[in-house]
Amino acid sequence: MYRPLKKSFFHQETLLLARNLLGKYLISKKGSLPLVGKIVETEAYLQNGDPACHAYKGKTRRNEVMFGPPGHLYIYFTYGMHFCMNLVTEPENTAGAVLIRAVEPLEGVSELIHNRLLRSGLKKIDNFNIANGPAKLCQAFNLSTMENGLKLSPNGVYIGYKLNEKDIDEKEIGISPRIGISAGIDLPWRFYIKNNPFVSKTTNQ
DNA sequence: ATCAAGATTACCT
DNA sequence: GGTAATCTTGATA
Repeated sequence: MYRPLKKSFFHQETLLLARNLLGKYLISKKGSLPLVGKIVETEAYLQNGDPACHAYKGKTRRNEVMFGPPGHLYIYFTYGMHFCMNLVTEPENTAGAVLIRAVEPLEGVSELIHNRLLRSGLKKIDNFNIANGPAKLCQAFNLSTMENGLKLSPNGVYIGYKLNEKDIDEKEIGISPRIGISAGIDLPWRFYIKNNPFVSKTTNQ
């Protein structure tokens, strides 16, 4: 049903990949049943010329995965309590990543809700509050630094597409500055599906 | 050794 | 609209 995207898909230029990931599917087969969400919001981060990128000042223990080959997960811990998931881009020794900010829950929804309830302490989670933010997404899909550096795999976590499904039309894509950063706020490197109720913020739509 | 910042979220008025 | 929670990381001494 969801075919894994080939390795070459992740060799696209980072900004293009961030845009082309919209409408593709985040799939995790780590648990007993598959968890699937449609990617509706992404952000691009680049080593060169981007002060918001973790790799802007060079390689460190934390960001070294970004300097590795594309098609791996870069997951980091932040604010003392949250994780964010990226896909590594750019050839080896050059750092780049696409942050997955939001997905539309499609399969394994009750499990996704269960995971969110467990980790957020909330009493109730509606469908629009499952994965409409990078840290919420990691809670729902049970992703943490345990998976940092993990290679995408059809048996674990991967990005898929549906056969015969058309790419998102250019007109349906919104572009804006990235959210939650204090440097590089002028760069319009956030991409989202317009009018999709599962994006993290409803502004700029 | 110390310290400020952080690709966020939930809760408050 | 504002801010507490919570702790790893990277920078500076």
